[in-house]
Amino acid sequence: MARTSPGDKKQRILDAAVVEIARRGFHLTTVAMIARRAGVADGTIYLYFKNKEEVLVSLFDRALGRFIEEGRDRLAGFAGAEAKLRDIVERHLTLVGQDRDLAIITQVELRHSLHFMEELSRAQVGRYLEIIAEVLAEGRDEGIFRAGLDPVLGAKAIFGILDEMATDWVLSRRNTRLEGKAREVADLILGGVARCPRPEN
Amino acid sequence: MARTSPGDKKQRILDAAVVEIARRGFHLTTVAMIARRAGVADGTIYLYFKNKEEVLVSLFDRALGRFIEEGRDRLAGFAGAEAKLRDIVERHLTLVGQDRDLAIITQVELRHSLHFMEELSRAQVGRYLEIIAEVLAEGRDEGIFRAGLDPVLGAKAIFGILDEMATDWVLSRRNTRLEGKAREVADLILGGVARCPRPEN
Amino acid sequence: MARTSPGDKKQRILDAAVVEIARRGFHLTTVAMIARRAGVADGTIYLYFKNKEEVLVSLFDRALGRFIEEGRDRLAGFAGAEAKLRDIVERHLTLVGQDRDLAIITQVELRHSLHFMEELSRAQVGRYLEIIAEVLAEGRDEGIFRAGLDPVLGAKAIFGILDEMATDWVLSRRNTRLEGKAREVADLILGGVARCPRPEN
Amino acid sequence: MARTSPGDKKQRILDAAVVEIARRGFHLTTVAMIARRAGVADGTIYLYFKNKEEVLVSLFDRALGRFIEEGRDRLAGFAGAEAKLRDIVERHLTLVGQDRDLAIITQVELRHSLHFMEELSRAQVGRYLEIIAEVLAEGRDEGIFRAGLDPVLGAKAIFGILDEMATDWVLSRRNTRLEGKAREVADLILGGVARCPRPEN
DNA sequence: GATGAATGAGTATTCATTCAT
DNA sequence: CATGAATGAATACTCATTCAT
Repeated sequence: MARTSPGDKKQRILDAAVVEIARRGFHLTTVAMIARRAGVADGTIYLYFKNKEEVLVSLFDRALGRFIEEGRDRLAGFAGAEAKLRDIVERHLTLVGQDRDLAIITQVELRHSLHFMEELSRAQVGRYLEIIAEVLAEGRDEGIFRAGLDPVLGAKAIFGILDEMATDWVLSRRNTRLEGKAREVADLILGGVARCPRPEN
Repeated sequence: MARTSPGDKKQRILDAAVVEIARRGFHLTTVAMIARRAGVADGTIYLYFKNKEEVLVSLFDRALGRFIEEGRDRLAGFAGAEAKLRDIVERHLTLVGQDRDLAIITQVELRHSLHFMEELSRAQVGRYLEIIAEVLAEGRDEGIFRAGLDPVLGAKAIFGILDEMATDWVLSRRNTRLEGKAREVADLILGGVARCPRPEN
Repeated sequence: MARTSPGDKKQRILDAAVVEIARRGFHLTTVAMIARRAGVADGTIYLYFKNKEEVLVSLFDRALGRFIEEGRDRLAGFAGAEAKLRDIVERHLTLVGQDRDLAIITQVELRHSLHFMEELSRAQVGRYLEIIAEVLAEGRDEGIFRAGLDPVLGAKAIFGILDEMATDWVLSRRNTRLEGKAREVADLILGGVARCPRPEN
Repeated sequence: MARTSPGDKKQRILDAAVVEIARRGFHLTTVAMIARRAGVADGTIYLYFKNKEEVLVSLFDRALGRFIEEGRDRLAGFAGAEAKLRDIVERHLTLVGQDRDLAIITQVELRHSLHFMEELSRAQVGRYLEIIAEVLAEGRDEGIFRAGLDPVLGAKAIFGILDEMATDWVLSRRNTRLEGKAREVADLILGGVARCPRPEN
């Protein structure tokens, strides 16, 4: 009778890492703490991860990977760029808002160093930005988004807004539901702050 | 003629810290490295700062403090919320874009830990968000911004966009000028991504 | 055949500490010096001891612990309080006189600070004083010691004499054998300095 | 108008040192702490003392020096070795018992290292032991002390008893008066623990 | 695969002491 | 004499990582 399958053990380590790192931060969390919570020996962690930092990276990859794959499929089901964009906003905020421990890690702990951020940027976030940019381009071509819109710049702006909302929610310890802001945020992204049409001046 | 005044020494330490920390990151930069570049003894740093972390905090305070004070005065000279908002965008991107070393620190190194970010958030960033929110409220009351606009949410969104632009610029090692995007970014903030007026659908 | 058992390693660290600390004193002895002589890594010491100071305490505990346990059994074999007292004197001086390095530690290095001495005093020395006091009470009840003798005060006085003899021997670098004084010291403790019976005056 | 005479300043430093070192121990007391309490600059201490350790030595010298000089004169006034011995006991305990801060220093802080103790031993304590030994020799020659008494050994024993009483008093935080034990201690020194004459056995 | 004892590199910080004023 | 800003040597301790079992 196998008590633990290998995959099980790897998941347990990641699950333990989320809790411990969210609680104390990456630098104050020791490998031994993660190992203890996961119920494995310190050395066992090195059978599944190259080093401590890779545990952190894997945490992010697991979360964002799921999010992106799932998101791509879902988007195909929506007709029209606006609906797609609204879905992106809602899913982003919902996902982050579901797991505060994970949110602490993605919004704070993951942004340790230049080296680290560059790595993340190149990896997953880039794919996410591309998806958003595609939606923007699609909307522009459909004529529902501005003709002069730069999809790449727009994607970064949208990501910046969503990221800031998430960080703000993590830092404020309030119990508001992050996804409650989805509609208003989407409206802002779509319509900007200015009145439309602008008053002639 | 005194070779060094006390203020001089403190500034030299901060200047040295920017360079060293930007180059290697906070954790890989030793106090000895900062001291050597500043031309002081290791112990001297502790005459001016409580510990290594306080050097990092002071770096940020010096930079953002200047920015906010200066900004408030400047804004008073602009008539109309739109002009003010455009000035905020331009100055934010210009400031960040002027000193890549400092930008690395504000966009990356400063975001070390939950504790750290909370501290920053409570302190200076909160004041910055308030200024933006005031401009948004002013514009809404003037009738040039949307009637239903939430100034606080809007301020966070704008900050998120600017912050993401800054981070993106730091991570991309390209030699583009960050402030070159100011106009386009401001347009996006003002008008959103959607065409205006929206096509009836 | 295991090269090192865990107990072995702990003992080796203690043995190394005696030599190094006796040679240079506690403060001038670094953890690295002890580790090197013990043939272990610096960090290994912290697997067995909480900190450097605990190594010193353990040294004392090991030595005095043995002495007290062994002594209690031995005393049971002696008939009469005088014989027991003479045995205490002889064993105390013999033990100290056997290992000059250990003696340096117990007579000098261990007396670092008020905190330290209080701790020692509460711990082992108190038990030793009790044993002596019991012997004095027994002798008093047997009628061979003075009727008015306060066993607790007497025990302290005796300990003071033995401790001073030990310290004096450590400080004088002569090669005299400390236990050679046992008989004379015991006579002094038993009979005091005054002639007996005192000349009427 | 001289606010402070040089001697004044040196005394103030020593007075400050007694308090600070008694409170925290020698190693945890910084030169800056002593300077602050004395109301002088850190560097000023080095005008009067070679280094921090010399402050500690001077403390002891000042105290024991006074004691010995005063004692020698006083002893001349007593007729008979027993009276002299009783006076030594009483004065030793009285002096220690008068100033707990100073007592902490002489009984605990001064016993730092082999080097330190050897220095003290050679210096003042040796003179004190000689005085006691002289009294013992005098008593022996007068016929009131045992004929076989070794004055040097006896002096050490007596010093050991007095020293242990003093240390015990420092470590027990009780408010007993140390000099209250003088008579009983002197009786013990004179008569030992055994009944006199001993019962034939 | 799993363990966990052992390793040893790595560094912030203190504080006695100096010396220019 | 006095100051106190500046110095810089010196070290206990942690913890990621390894590897013999």
